Amino acid sequence: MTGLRFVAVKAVEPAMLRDCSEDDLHEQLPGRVVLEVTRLGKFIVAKLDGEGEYCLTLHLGMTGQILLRPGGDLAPQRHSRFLFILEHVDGRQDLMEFRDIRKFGRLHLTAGGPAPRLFALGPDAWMGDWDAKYLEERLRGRRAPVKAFLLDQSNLAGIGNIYADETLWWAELSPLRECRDLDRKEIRRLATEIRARLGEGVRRLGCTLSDFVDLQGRPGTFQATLKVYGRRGEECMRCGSTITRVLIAGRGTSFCPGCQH
DNA sequence: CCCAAGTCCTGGTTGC
DNA sequence: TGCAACCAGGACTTGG
Repeated sequence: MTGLRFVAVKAVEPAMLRDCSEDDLHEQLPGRVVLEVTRLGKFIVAKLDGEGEYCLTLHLGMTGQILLRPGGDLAPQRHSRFLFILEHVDGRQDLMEFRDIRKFGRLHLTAGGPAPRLFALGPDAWMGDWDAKYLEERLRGRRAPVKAFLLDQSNLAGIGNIYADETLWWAELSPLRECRDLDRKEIRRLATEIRARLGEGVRRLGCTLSDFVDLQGRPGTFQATLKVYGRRGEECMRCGSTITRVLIAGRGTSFCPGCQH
């Protein structure tokens, strides 16, 4: 998106807007050029040129997708939530579509910097500046299960349900363990595996269980590496025990009771 | 009927 | 006892 100019925008599902009105979006976005695109956790932030330090912030929720195709118009398709026409320096135009089956995605337009939500996030789980010491401080005293800790974006930003379960399998930790009971060695394993699993996910261009695709519509391949997620009732690849499933923090949680302690 | 890639809000609990 | 901080669970939404 960097260097492209917003020409037009259509809010098919304005209820997914945050921090601005539909009118703000139509009045402020067209004409602005994307200066740079950054990311913190699951939020994508496009910094815009012109007056007011405007930022367009995206969150894909569970089933959101950003798709890019040449040309096109603002005619919505099934599950189109926002449509944008973007212009290259040479005048060529692309259509950027924010699709989302379940409408859990969000689009923020803010003046004076990124959406306020971003300031409540912890450091980026994959690329951020944090270490085992940081985890140790954040885990201290908490009674919540470590799985809930991983999903809480104010600790580390970017870990979702699949990566949380996979991380815990690799770290040989039960998702039910209380945060305050983890020792130094276990916290070190956790820190290592968080970065390793997310790194593998990025290298494999994401996890496609049913919907996820990249900008050009291609699926990822992280799903081929899954050790516990979605494998309830199957054999653990490390110890042969049966993968079980519990509910933690309202989320389905798969783990191996044989080798995750 | 069950389950699902996420986050926000509410109300109850814990512990300093 | 007071009061944050903490934590679990429901709501939201569409589809397989």
